[in-house]
Amino acid sequence: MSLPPARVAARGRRAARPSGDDRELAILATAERLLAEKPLSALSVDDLARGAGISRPTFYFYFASKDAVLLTLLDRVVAEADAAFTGGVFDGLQGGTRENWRAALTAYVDTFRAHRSVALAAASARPDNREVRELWARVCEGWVLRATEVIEAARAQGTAPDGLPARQLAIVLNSMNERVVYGTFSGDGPAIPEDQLVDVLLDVWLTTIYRTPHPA
Amino acid sequence: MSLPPARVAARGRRAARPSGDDRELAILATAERLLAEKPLSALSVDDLARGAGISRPTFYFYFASKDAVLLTLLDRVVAEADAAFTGGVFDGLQGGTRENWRAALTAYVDTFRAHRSVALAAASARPDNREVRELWARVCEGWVLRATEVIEAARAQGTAPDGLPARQLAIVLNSMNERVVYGTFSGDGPAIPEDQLVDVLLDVWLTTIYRTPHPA
DNA sequence: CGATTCGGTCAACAGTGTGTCGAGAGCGGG
DNA sequence: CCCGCTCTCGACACACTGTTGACCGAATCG
Repeated sequence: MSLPPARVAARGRRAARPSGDDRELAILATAERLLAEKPLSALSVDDLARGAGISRPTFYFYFASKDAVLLTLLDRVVAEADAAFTGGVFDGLQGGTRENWRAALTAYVDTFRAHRSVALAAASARPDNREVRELWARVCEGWVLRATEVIEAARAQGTAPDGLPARQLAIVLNSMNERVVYGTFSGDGPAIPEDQLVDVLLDVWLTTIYRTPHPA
Repeated sequence: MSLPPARVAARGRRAARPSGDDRELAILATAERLLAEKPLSALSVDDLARGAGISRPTFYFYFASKDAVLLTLLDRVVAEADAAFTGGVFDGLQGGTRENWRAALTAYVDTFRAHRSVALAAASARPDNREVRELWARVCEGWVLRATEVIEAARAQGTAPDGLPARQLAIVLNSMNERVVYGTFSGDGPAIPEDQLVDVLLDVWLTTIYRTPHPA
């Protein structure tokens, strides 16, 4: 799943000239850097512009708003996460062993870890930003679809017992991942220690799908 | 658990005079009403003030900011949720039957349903608002503690098998609840139909705790 | 019963941020 | 050489926030 329709639409009025491409990259880099220090809401367009060595109006030549920058950043991260997933581990009906699930969860957690500032910012922005919400929803839908397939395949084979409709189980497990990982990396509320994250999640996935933490 | 320390501190400089109490209530009511239409970020202090029939500066006599209003609203909802929980169902080591768990989950979902606008607004505000974050973290910690106790009791009795540390299991299940319920009520992304919410969550709780969806 | 105090109210101000407009600078190509 | 293009920014209009200071009316007290 490569998510071609996700390509950011509100990027800017740029056409094809080379020189100013650097500026665009500079803005993105500045945003990712500053996001590691403060939340997006505490960043002004001016901070982003100055950080990239341009004036505020020039910023608007490249991006329609702060949020558009975040969307572009998120788009990259999502593409990377998707590649990590698709790149081997977990395609189609292949998969379903403990190690397949572990690899998928590890890919998820690692991508989050590698880009926590972007991921955390995206999570904060999502409620107020339709585009971020839709992009994320699309990504989740992809993951849910894939998990649903594997669960159904395991049931057809008799490896997993019947239970909740596969899609519903996939949805709750995915939601759990999202919230638990967010909680661990944002550090508020009761959280799972970062180094045990994958194991804990894996245990719950396996138990609910196969009714035992150590499936065939 | 009654959370006495949660009492909102940033409420206003009011002392004890009667007449102006109505204004405070009017602001809160206006906020809850408007929140059903737009997110908090789209509401100005002026909207709140006009809605309550006062001027903007007067608003500041009662609340330090928009966010303080939300915090007060959330504080009420949380107190209610806590009462629903504590009010019978699920005290101390009592509990652990299917119906106990179901009642607890129903209380959770129903409180959310009854105040969705406040709950959704609080969820959006949490990343940027320390006080909301802390209040919510405190509440979650309470739920996690209680669930942990019940799980440990069941294990001690031999009703539930060993597995993940009880606290970690309680954390992930709680996180799952939060995210799934939020997803269902906010309507973005893949979601569980509202009328099946409790059943689906219950199934996962029981399966992970007792390793079967139909415990003793 | 005038003076004082205090809860409550708001017009006006200062500050910070956003997004836009219009006037250009620099450069390639006809 | 000038046209048109990308790219740049000073200056503006606007929205919203939070504060100040003057003011009103009603209790309270000497």
